[in-house]
Amino acid sequence: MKDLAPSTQPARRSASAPAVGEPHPTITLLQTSSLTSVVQGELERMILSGELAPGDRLTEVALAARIGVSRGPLREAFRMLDEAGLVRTEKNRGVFVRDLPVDEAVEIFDLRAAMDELVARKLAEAITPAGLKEVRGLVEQMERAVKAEDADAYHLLNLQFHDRLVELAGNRKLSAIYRKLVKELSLFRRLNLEDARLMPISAKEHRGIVKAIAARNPDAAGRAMFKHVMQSKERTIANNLRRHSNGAEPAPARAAPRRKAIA
Amino acid sequence: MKDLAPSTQPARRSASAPAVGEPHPTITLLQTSSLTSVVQGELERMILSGELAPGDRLTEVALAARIGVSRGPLREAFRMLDEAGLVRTEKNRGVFVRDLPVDEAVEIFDLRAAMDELVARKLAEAITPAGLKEVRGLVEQMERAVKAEDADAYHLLNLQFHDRLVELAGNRKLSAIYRKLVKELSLFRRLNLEDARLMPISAKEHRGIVKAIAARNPDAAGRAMFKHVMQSKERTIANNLRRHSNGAEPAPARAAPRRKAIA
DNA sequence: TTTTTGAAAACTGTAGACAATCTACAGTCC
DNA sequence: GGACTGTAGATTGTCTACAGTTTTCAAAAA
Repeated sequence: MKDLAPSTQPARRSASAPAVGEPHPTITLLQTSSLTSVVQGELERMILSGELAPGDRLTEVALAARIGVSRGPLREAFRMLDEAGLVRTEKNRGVFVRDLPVDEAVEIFDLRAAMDELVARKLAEAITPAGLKEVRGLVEQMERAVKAEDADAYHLLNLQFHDRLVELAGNRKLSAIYRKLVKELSLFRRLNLEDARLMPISAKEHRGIVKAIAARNPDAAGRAMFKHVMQSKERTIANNLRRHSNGAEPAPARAAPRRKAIA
Repeated sequence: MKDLAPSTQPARRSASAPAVGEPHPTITLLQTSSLTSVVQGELERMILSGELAPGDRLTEVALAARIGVSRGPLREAFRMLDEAGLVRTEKNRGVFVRDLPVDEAVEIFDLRAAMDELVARKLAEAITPAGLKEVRGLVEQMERAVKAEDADAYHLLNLQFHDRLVELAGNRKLSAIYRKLVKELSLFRRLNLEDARLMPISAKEHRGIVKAIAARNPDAAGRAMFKHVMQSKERTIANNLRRHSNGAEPAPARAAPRRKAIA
């Protein structure tokens, strides 16, 4: 039990004096990361990978043992994830992986649309040739994924494409919030598998966005981006409704009514 | 020491059976709020009120004693505030009230502008007569504050005005993030006192925004709002630079350079 | 059979203790 | 005098223990 040490590289180095200004990697690791932060990252990974599914209850002792820490750091990590919206805490009952309701997913898409519009506008005004080249590369990769009908690869590239665009816009606060929103969106259960038939449409929209950015046309780029995200929303929700009406899931077993009827 | 019990009402009630469906207020309080959440709120209040100033170090034992809890809940509250961006944690050194640098304040203003534009657009499409009336009331109050040259009242009303607009837009996620951003912005030291001479300009912009919303013109409302926030940004930054160049503050005593030069 | 009740088990909330690390300051060597 | 080293105090990081609450489950009653 307790298979700790998440593959911390042995960090072999030349035996001579450690290069000045470049401290030993293990040192910096110990200086920066506390158990809490590691646990926080690990839990986030587990949740985003689906290892911990929405609705799952996270019992402290069990999880603590599984990760190899005591309850203290785990609880601190819980508070961070709660603030980030990835888990939900019920007093005296425990912590649960959050299950994003449809209406909230819609709200996040709307928000993303506004942010992405801002991003596209900014990029149309200020993207560098290097950035443009990089983004075009991603678009081409996505088009190859479409041809290969590789939905998984497309999904990842899609995330990377949008993330990179946001980052290139150069507003760190925006990037941070955007990433949080994307993480939260991944809690939307039915999101994961997109319909492969819709991939070419999405890919075409991406090309249009990049084209408008390259043309240095902020209005067109903003509009294209906004429309793209909104249509992406429609596609996702439609997907959701279709699956849901298929009755694949009996009922997500929503938390029991908290308070008993008194009389 | 340890003057605990933050005035929890003795909660006298009719000795007869507690009214059904209306549980005892103290009961629900105990059921929902843990020490951690209370501490989190209290710290937030202290920070936003300036009782704890940017750069201040938050020592665990001292603060814990001051609030009347042990270190555990306090540390958990720290993690939440850290995730929310109100404090900054340095491993093995402690927790500090965050000092928002100018560039980040600018980034937040830019973000707010985009969000507020979305808000204005939505409201122009969907605001209710009641909502419109309420907002107009706030504008009028602000105009009275301008006439009275009451900068404090204006500041509060301004916050309330924007907060209410965002809320009326009906996107809870947007509201939540918006509030977080506003809180974070209040860490920008020089923000607090606005120049009274600029108040009438700001007030006039508010009226223009509401007018465009009332006219059901999303484009105009969005543009007016975006412009307003951006000009508010300019005013704030200019204010900052002026004060700063006046040398009112010798130097914010930014945290010491963490790592010593090795050679 | 269904409902109720009561006690035990499991779990969370909080506090306190110990270990690791950092900071400050005095003493020593050049 | 200046730089370095070593020790003491303070503070954070982590763990363990205990108290309070919720949940479970079986036995008794309707």
